[in-house]
Amino acid sequence: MSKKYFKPMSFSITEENYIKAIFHLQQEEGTVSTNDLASVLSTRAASVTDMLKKLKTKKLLSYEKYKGVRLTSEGKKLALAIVRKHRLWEYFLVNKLQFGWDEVHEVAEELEHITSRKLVEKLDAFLGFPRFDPHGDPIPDSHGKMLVQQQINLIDLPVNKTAEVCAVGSQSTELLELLRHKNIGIGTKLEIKKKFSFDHSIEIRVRNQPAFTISQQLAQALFVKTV
Amino acid sequence: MSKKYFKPMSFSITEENYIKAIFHLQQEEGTVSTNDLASVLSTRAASVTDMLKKLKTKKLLSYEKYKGVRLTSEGKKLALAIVRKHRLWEYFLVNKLQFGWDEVHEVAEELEHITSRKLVEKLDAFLGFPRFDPHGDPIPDSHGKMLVQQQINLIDLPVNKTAEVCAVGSQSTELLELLRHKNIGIGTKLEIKKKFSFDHSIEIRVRNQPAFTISQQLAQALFVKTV
DNA sequence: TAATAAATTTAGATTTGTCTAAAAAATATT
DNA sequence: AATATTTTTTAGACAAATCTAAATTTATTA
Ligand SMILES: [Mn+2]
Ligand SMILES: [Mn+2]
Ligand SMILES: [Mn+2]
Ligand SMILES: [Mn+2]
Repeated sequence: MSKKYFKPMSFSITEENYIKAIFHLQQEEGTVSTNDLASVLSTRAASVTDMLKKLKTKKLLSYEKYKGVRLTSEGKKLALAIVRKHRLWEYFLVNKLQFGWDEVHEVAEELEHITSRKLVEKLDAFLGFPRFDPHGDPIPDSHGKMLVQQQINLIDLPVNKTAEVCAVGSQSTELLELLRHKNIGIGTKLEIKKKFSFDHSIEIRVRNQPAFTISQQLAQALFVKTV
Repeated sequence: MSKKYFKPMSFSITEENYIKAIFHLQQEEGTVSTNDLASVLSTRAASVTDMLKKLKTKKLLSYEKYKGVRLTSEGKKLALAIVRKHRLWEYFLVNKLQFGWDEVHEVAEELEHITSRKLVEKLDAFLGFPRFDPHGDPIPDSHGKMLVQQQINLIDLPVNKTAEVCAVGSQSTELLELLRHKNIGIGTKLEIKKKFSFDHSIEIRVRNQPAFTISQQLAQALFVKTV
């Protein structure tokens, strides 16, 4: 009886970047548009159309002209494998190599395409099987499963309820620079002392330090879990 | 007064692989032939010619039709940076992730193309600034300098003189498999008990274990330094 | 519903890296 | 020196990924 051998299909870095981008976009809207993809990948709609046709023949996504695109389960599997690598490497860079959490994204963007399966598993073990990356995003395990943290937007946290920052809503240098300056990071415990309805700014207190005010925009970029 | 900004030219993975291959080949013969390059890069002579023309315009090498090729100092600098990354990653894989020394070459072949300067320097520090990779090859420092170990071929070691294995002459799986079976690695201390002129095999003794014989081919693939 | 605007796809080029087959140059052999 | 062999280069083509400009489809608005 002969076992069937699946040739472990491999994909170009470009193809992987498309798959990952579709994966992230379809978290929000179920189906992803050509223009949105072109925008996040910094390319042109025409190029996206070409690539979608190709990825369709590789059975990574379902696509009909003018109807947008969704990943197949094969495509999701690939996306999760890339996300897993991306976040494991970010964890490595911050926790082993002492990178700042705002410096790791670009590097991980390259490292996520290293193909060795064994490398990923050994790296995971070396890091102690972390479940969240330095930005608070969950790291898929080797089967593609990831924990969903029940997190709420800081703006929705009730006054005087202690909570812990567990994720950020963006990874822009600008946001991370601001957080560094205010000394807020993943794991920071805080509570809201007052909400101002005029500009929706909020006054928060971290540990036993004096309270200070943060803007609506900043509060919306922070996710917390109550503790 | 305006400082001159050098755009940090960047090169494709293919270009980097060419530069590294030329670097290694020109260690032996001063100038490198089109055919030799085609052979080590598993490509065709015609492709090599095309690439040499391109790399010449990028000033990484000097090349005249039919005359072979040499790296410029720019080219050497790039080659050393790639070799540095390759060997640092190999060290990481073996000493931090518990890879076998015969499993790391392929993975390092990919990792050596990750571009972040900061990553290399932080990795180097994390590893404790190692000077030799798991195969005994020297790791260039951040300025491209590397230690030259005064090493001799095992076949030339005098009888009864204790020496330490410090490098292997090839990284073929076959060789590394044999070494693993015989329990010989970088750092193994041994001495020659007898040389047989019939087939140039030699009898060696490792530590206090019983002596055993190794072939001429194996002896020639091992480099030692006397201790 | 008809006209207009926006999103998407096609057509046709371009760049990079590769290939085969044929021509040209350098070496080796008689 | 003439011939044969090997090495290297050129010529022409191809696949991947991209682009601009034009055509087409879908969505919006009057
Ligand atoms: Mn990427
Ligand atoms: Mn992250
Ligand atoms: Mn390589
Ligand atoms: Mn090595």
